[in-house]
Amino acid sequence: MRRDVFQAIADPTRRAIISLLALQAMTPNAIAEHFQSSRQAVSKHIQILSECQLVSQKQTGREIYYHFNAQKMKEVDVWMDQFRALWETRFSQLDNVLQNLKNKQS
Amino acid sequence: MRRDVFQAIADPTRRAIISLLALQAMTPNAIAEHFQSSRQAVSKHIQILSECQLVSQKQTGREIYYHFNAQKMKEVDVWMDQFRALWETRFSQLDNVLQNLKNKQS
DNA sequence: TATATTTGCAATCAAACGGTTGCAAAAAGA
DNA sequence: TCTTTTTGCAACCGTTTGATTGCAAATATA
Repeated sequence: MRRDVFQAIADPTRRAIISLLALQAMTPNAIAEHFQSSRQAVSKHIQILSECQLVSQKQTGREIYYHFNAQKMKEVDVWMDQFRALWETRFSQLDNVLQNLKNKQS
Repeated sequence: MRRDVFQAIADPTRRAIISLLALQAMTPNAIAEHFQSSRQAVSKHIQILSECQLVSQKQTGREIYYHFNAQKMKEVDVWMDQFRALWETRFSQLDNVLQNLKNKQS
């Protein structure tokens, strides 16, 4: 059972849950109201998000508020650092120049 | 069959393939040499990367060179924009201040 | 032309995924 | 106390995933 951030954000429902929790901490029931699938299905998604520490829980009475952990999401950003230079405008333009030179050669 | 960038980068082997191709375009055989699994398994990963346009192919004779498409990866970066403010130092410090105030109250 | 190399496609299989229903535990309210 | 609400856990089920093996097509080489 793989449980990393990349696998967690692969599912569109989980991405939607994350976007919700980034705005405001919420209970499972409140989250589930935003989706068509059952509360248990949503709860399973929350569990997966918990296991990879994208969300943390804070219990108050019988309600559990789930909080988004932005620091964990940063891991994705760090991985993408290796590509960031490739899509920046300056480098893309250089790439075009090189491509044009290559085309003229052949 | 979902075929989006998020699902594509969920698999660690595919992430490794992407990192390889970001440095240099390569043939399936050359890519497969970097992994323990079979050439066909790697080829299937390449196919998935192709379907979501993270890589493009350029055939020369019987060899096919696969190129990384950084623009497509940018889609992940765009999605992460909504969280970026949350992990920036200035906001984290503000968060700490608020947390301290809250702790003093209770 | 005959052989070797490179690649994609099809069939198969165990494991994981995403969903459902049912149920039990704990807290809140009548 | 009895009932309702909120939640997690377990069992189950069809589909998808990631891997394997075998084979055919196309190109390069002897």
